[in-house]
Amino acid sequence: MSRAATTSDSFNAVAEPRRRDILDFLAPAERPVGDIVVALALAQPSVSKHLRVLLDVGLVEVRRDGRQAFYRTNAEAIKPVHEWTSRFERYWRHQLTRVKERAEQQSKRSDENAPRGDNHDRDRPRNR
Amino acid sequence: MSRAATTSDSFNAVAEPRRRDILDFLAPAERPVGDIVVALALAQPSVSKHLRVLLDVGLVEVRRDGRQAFYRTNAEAIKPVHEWTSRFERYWRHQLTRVKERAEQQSKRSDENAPRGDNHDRDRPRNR
DNA sequence: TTGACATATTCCCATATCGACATATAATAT
DNA sequence: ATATTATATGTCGATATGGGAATATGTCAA
Repeated sequence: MSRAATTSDSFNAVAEPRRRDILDFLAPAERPVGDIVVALALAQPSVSKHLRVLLDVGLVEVRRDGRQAFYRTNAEAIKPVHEWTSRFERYWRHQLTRVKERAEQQSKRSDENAPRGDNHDRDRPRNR
Repeated sequence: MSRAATTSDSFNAVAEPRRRDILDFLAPAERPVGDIVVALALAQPSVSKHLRVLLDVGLVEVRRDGRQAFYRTNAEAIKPVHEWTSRFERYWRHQLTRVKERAEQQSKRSDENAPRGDNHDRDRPRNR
């Protein structure tokens, strides 16, 4: 074993930009594959493969009619992702107010050397 | 070229379960790497690498103090994901009510074929 | 049947990615 | 200086992935 799970969950399926595009496109109403190909300017096999992944994870559903396959987004399957991100809502609110406070303080004092608590240095010791 | 972008955006970074665990763990307060290793029972190099990815995408921030590196979640960077999923909120609400309606109708009628998942009515006749 | 059309699958290739292990770097203690 | 601690980076092996091209499957029409 060398690699973890994979495209077998919504998080991974949604990590692919084209797949998000497809989900966006299919959200308002079901569409045949050909429409996706045209609308997103993708190769047909590519679309079929993405749809396959989305279908396996339950992010889309199909209805077959003759030679056409109508796909549509199953929004329910996006909920887990939404819910996970929601846990952080309170934090980005806190962070916003903190940033605001700092900005205000900075406009009064023209000082630096932040003593503690908020000291981000995005460093990266590049090679040797 | 064979593969698309990659771990260069929040969506991909967050697709990895361990990285979500790390973000959960670091959300309430900053922590040194060692704490993550212990708390999540992961190999230290593994944690460092995940943190590297998260740092590159801006999902975490570091504060260095002596030989320790204190990481914390930057919730702001999760917002894009949250916002993307939010677009579907209205749809899963609709779907819920629709599912409800169908359930009610089913108790009266007796439905028929459903190829893979479910049946949909919400479309308009496609060209033919 | 043959043929056109719509979609799905297979194969190949180049690259990404994760885990494990080893090793490097940096800071501090002795 | 040497050892120890805390983190970071590099390498390797196994596998996953997406795109392109070719081909397969399925459906309808003449």
